[in-house]
Amino acid sequence: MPELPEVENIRRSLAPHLLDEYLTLKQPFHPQVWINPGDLPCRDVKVTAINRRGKYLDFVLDSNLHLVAHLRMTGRFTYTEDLASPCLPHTHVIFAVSHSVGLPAHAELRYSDPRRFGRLILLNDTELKSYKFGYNSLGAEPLSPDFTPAYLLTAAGKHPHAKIKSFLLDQTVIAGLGNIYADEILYACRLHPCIPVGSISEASWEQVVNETIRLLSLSIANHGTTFRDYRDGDGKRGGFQSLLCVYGRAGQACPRCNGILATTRISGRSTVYCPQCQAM
DNA sequence: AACCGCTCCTGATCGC
DNA sequence: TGCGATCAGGAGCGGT
Repeated sequence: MPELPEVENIRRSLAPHLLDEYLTLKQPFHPQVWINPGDLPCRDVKVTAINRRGKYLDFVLDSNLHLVAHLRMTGRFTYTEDLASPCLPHTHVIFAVSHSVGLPAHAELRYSDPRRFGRLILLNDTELKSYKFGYNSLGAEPLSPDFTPAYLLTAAGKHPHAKIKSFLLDQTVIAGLGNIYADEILYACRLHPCIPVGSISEASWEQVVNETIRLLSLSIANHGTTFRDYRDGDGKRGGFQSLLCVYGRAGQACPRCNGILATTRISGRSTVYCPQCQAM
């Protein structure tokens, strides 16, 4: 399940292969996964940049186009120069990659997604700003200067009764956290996942900021977390899963106090925490 | 207005 | 061994 560190690693693995190369959308593609609101062409368009915002990837193309991708749970980009290699099961979109307009493809960029929760959307500059989807209501980027204790304190004031776990997962507050990192951040900060954010002090928010930056940076450096499906654009697994303290470890011993890690459900997500270290 | 919970979807895992 | 039930969850949306 790609969250910010995994999406960042996908971006970094694809960029050297795709920058200044040309993409052509090949049939077949899956209409549920591929959304093309403006009926725009996608043929021999040059990739000028690959950016990340939260969990979204933005392939910036010439002709004022953006291919915006969200991988949700099981979406995966695979870059391959072996055109004869078999596609992964559930491959829904394929792009031919060539060095120039009219040249034959030397590679393919493939999108596979067993659960089909992910979406690829092709938008022009104007549409990108007005299209109604999560990309346009994202909150602070956690590895940017906007992400400060004061920002979180102000945001918490707008939803004081929200549980901190739900708050961390709210993409309009912080862009890019998912279930794994939310649990790890709360554990690192010794905060119970059900604490209402209105009762959290600025000093605690400072700790949340510091631990979020520390954990995300560490995970990016370790090529992300491969819990089930995640791979980068070259098919490589992450290494951060061996550094997880609580996610996926319900019933096991707490690495800090040796108590038993508990599990609960908060806004539909399984949540693991240490009842001793993270008291209310 | 601020939440809650349902929906999408398949593969892995579990209990009988 | 086989088969049905359960669980995993990001974002969007309808309901309260």
